[in-house]
Amino acid sequence: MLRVGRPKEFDVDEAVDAATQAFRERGYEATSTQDLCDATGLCRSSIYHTFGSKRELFERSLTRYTERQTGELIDLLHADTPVPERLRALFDAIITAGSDGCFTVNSVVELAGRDDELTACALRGMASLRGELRCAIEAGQAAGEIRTGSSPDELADFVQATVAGLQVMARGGLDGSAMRHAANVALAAM
Amino acid sequence: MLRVGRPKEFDVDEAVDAATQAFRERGYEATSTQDLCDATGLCRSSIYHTFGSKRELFERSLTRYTERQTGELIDLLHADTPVPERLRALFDAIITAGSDGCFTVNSVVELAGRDDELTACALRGMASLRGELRCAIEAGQAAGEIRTGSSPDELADFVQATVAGLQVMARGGLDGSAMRHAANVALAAM
DNA sequence: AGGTTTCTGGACTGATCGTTCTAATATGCG
DNA sequence: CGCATATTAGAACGATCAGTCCAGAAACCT
Repeated sequence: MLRVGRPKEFDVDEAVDAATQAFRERGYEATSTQDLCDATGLCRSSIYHTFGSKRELFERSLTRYTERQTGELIDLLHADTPVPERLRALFDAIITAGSDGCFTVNSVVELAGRDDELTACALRGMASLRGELRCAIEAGQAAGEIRTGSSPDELADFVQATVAGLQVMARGGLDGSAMRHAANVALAAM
Repeated sequence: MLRVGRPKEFDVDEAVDAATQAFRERGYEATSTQDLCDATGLCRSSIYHTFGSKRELFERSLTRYTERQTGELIDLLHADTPVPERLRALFDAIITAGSDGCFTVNSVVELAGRDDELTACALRGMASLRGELRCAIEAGQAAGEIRTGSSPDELADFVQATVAGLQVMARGGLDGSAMRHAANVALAAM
């Protein structure tokens, strides 16, 4: 596509990332368009020209964050180590991630029941992680690294719940030891 | 205390409960004062005379809900049954509770980092449940009903994470079987 | 260079936000 | 009854909200 006219003075992805940070800290409703201007360094017109609306920018932020974040976690599940070690690495990544919590989980909690499309967007990310979990767990069972009697589906749902719980704890600012405890027990269970 | 003048035409606790329902569904920011008028059936002046501000009403709603909700869960932990059965009952209560999620958890996720006082209010409720969990788990270990090697503290943190995870899943509208799976595995782990 | 297109900054919009005010109403007490 | 006190309904408040508009600036294309 041929581009004509004045070029943008900013990088769109960088702007999305800056907006993501603001949305992740404050949530959708509490982040004003002015906050987004401050976070991105852009003026209102640039934001509206580029993204259309606050909601669309949020959707882009959520999609980009979710894809990147679940992608990183899924990469950990594809490591060439025993499956329990991969799960340990996944928990560690969440525990280490800091106190803003997970933008995806935060968005589900804030928007469920009020914006089905955005909620579905976040849930898709969680579902894809769950799919990879199931896959890894199944492989772990086949390799004898996971000896629990539960089915891969049950275990995947269990790990997903643990992950979500850890992310709530992170958001709540609970100290790392509580999260490490929870992860240790969850791993010992499998 | 002597009361003089025109009496209130409404029950304060009922109004708080109605407000709680609205806050629980939509969250703090997305619930307008008009929403609160609609939910409670009161006019703005009555709300402001009685509660002072939207934030104070939220605080009362959150406190009341959290005390009642954690109280109900704690009651389940005091039952006269084997400890694993009590934990099962606790998970069941959460799974059955419906799709608005837990107002306490929702509030932590929405307000963490933006309103320390309200966040602390919600976290206190979670901490008191955790204390009772620890207590019950310790008793269960003493009775030989819980044979896991992990300490009561570790197990309490683990159950707390599972509970939070289940509540996120409930809020996200995930089907009950996923939550039941997670609860089953968590129980089998202990 | 000149015309066209795009982007930017900031003023501006109507709507809605949380909150306050005013007046009228309803009660308890003397 | 009549004064003091509380509660009510709804209008009104300034602030802020998401979003628009316009005029100037900056680039590409011929």
